Amino acid sequence: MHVQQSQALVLCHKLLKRRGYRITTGREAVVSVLAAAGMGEHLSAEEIYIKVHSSIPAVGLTSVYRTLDLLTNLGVVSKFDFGDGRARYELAEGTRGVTHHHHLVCTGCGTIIDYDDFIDDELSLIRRTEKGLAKKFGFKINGHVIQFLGLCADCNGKGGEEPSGSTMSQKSSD
Amino acid sequence: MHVQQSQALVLCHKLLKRRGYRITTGREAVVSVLAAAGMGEHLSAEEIYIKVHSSIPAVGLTSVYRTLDLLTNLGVVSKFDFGDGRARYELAEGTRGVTHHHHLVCTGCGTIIDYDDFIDDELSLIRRTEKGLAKKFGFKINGHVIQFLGLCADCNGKGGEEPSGSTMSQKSSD
DNA sequence: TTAATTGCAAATTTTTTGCATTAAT
DNA sequence: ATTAATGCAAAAAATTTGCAATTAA
Repeated sequence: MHVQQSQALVLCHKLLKRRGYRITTGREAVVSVLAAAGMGEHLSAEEIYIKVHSSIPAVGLTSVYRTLDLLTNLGVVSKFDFGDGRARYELAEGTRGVTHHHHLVCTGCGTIIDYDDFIDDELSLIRRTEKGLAKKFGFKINGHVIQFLGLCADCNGKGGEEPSGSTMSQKSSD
Repeated sequence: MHVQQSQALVLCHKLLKRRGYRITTGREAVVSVLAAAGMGEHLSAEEIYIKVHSSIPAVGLTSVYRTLDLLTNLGVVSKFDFGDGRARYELAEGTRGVTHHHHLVCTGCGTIIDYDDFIDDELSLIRRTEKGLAKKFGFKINGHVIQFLGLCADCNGKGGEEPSGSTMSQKSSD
């Protein structure tokens, strides 16, 4: 339960050092929060800030942003964008255990489901595609984003694609 | 060269009417711009606004946002988020021809490449996965986002993962 | 006519930046 | 002792909202 967390902690620690970055309280706190987060939690910068700040009040939001940016650039953190205005962060796959999952996003209410039921098939395809893309476009590929977008069961009842009658119901833009 | 454009135009026109929305100059202009855009252009709201505004100065940025939002909700426009702060919009697949493609994003310089070389394999997998997800989670799936993230050939030269020597080079966070 | 749609300006929200101070090495 | 890293406040950037005026139906 704690093994992976400290694993990630140590990994980041080492990486920062090796790259000449300083190990600061704030950086360690951010990594800790990310490592402690459940593997389905996609924390926004502010959410991370609140957690970090609550245990170490001296750490400000700006630093959280800067740390997340740094860690993302170093490849140990993944940044996601689900279409609502804020970015989400997570320890990258590989930084902790075998946390491989993809996302199912409800465009109605914003719910995000992490699924890992179908990724076995996906993974082999992804590897093949990555290889092909790397070769064709000269990219060094570090990750991928796979999201399926749709309406969850709850949201689905409210606004269908075709009107049954001619209710002329105006659907608000959000 | 123009067939698909008017196709999309007519399609949107019909859809709006059917759903009880009014056909306005601004909405038509937005659709036109989207339809005229090359299938690899991922236009931001402001870029769309500039194009729309230049031909019809009476249309403002706010309306462009509102129209894009509406069209996205109606499913004829796809909204993408590549991780830089702004959203990108495109006519949805199916709204024009068979524009099926996925994205290869350089996290270094922001370059986005649309590839469609490997999607034949991807598509069958996607369909299978969609079906599985729909069943398991009760979602009505409307689309997907598939992005591979990495460094393009240009950006790759600058900051490797492992330092060869011990140059202690500080890599800026952007 | 009449209610949806719009534009403008102001407000929100998220993220970034400048700079003096602090703290890791 | 150096100088990277930080916090704070202000700036910037993207998107949203209130409201009176406009315009498609």
